[in-house]
Amino acid sequence: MTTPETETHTPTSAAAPPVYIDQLAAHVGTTVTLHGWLYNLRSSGKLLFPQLRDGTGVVQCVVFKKNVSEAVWDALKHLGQESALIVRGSVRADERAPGGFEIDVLDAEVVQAVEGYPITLKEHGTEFLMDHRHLWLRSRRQHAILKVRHTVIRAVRDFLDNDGFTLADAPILTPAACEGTTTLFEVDYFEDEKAYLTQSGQLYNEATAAAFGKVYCFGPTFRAERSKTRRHLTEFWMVEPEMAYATLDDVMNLCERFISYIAARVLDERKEELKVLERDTSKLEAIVPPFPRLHYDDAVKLLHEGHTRGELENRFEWGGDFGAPDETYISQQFDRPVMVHRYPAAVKAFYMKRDPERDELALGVDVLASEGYGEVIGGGERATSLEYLEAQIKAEELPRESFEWYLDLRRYGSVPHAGFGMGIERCTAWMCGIEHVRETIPFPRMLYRLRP
RNA sequence: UGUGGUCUAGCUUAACUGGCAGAGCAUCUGAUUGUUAAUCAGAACGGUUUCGGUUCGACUCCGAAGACCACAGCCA
Repeated sequence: MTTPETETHTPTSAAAPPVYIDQLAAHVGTTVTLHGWLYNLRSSGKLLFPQLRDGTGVVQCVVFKKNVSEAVWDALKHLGQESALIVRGSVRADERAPGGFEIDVLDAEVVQAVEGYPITLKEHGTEFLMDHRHLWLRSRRQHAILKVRHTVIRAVRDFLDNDGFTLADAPILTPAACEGTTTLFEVDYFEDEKAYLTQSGQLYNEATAAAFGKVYCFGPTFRAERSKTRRHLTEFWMVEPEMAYATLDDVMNLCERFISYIAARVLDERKEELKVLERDTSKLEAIVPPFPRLHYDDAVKLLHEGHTRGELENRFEWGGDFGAPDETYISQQFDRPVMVHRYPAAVKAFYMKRDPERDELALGVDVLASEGYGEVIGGGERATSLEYLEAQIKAEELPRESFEWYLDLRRYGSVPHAGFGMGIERCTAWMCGIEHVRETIPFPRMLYRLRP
């Protein structure tokens, strides 16, 4: 029943400030106006339970027939899912309501009545949902995932900004590859020259690091890999910090603090969302320094033991890069992320510095996320020698002209420097504990997905 | 690109060894003063992704194409 308090309000009362659903706790006992969309509607005779969604949350409203005009009652009675709706009512704490608060509706205005919204609260397949991605974003789970993404990105920026890094973004249109040439998107625009969408801001970071000391770039990255796995997107967002006068060890220390900070922020700011996602938060609480540091040789040993025990199908050969099952096996041996360092130079990018102790190794590090989420970070120390890089560019058959500016960095004040790149979507999927990276970006672009 | 799998109503799906395509949700109509992906009653909705074949008869078997999914390689 209505409380005496709410009955003192008349429908024409002016004191009904607009508020957002996540602010309702501060307005208990007062009359407010909510602007949103109908999430779901249940009825029980002279009683309606419209659930209203406004982008900040979902709240259950209660409409008693005797509390509203006949016109309002009739308008609400048959309202379809996702109808646009403005509701005025009093806020009441109620244990029976999901979320803890309820709105006793005094008045409502239907902005648009909707019929036949395609996404119901029941089960749907991924293909159908992806075809309706523009609407799917409204559902509770997607909302939670993208809120976590938002927090991951804020944490990334806050961490680096507070740690003395300067944002210096790299260009998206580039004249040449930084890594493999086979995975580049070509852009036909510049006269007499082909351009490509960036695969990494890495090389440009090395220039800005020499100007600012500690820098990062953060933007979209494009890889025309013909891969369609739960860990790959064609277009994804990557943050890449780079530090002058820094070594592989400095990078590993940074990775550790960086990822731990992100996990802590997500745990702190996204409790509700993690609950919606049914995330086992103990897995995130375990992400604290120090992370195990595993030499490539020792990682290979670990894989051999796994194979001997029959836990890995194929015996890993020293010299290769780890496959997905290998990464999963390695990360399963630890309760937190693992940093594997000093890979064979042959499988790493041309700009990696060689290990002075063992020339066949590169001073690179991959951070393998726990729970089989795979490589979230790849990085390392960069080569400083002009002669070495000239030889590498030749060996990789890269167009020398396009790299002259890069070689200048080795001619004028070349110092040890190091950095890494982290994929935002892989990190977000890991934080959320979800199967596939495609849900961690508003509009995923994949091998067979360009729309919507 | 390779290997394996799936495709039935708007959605999620059932249909035995080849024998009348069946349900739930959504939609529409009504009931219900505390519903929680509400419930109850009623109505309407498909000829099985496409093309070809075998058969008295094909959702079911065969061939091809398409779409999608998983895994692998590659990477963040």
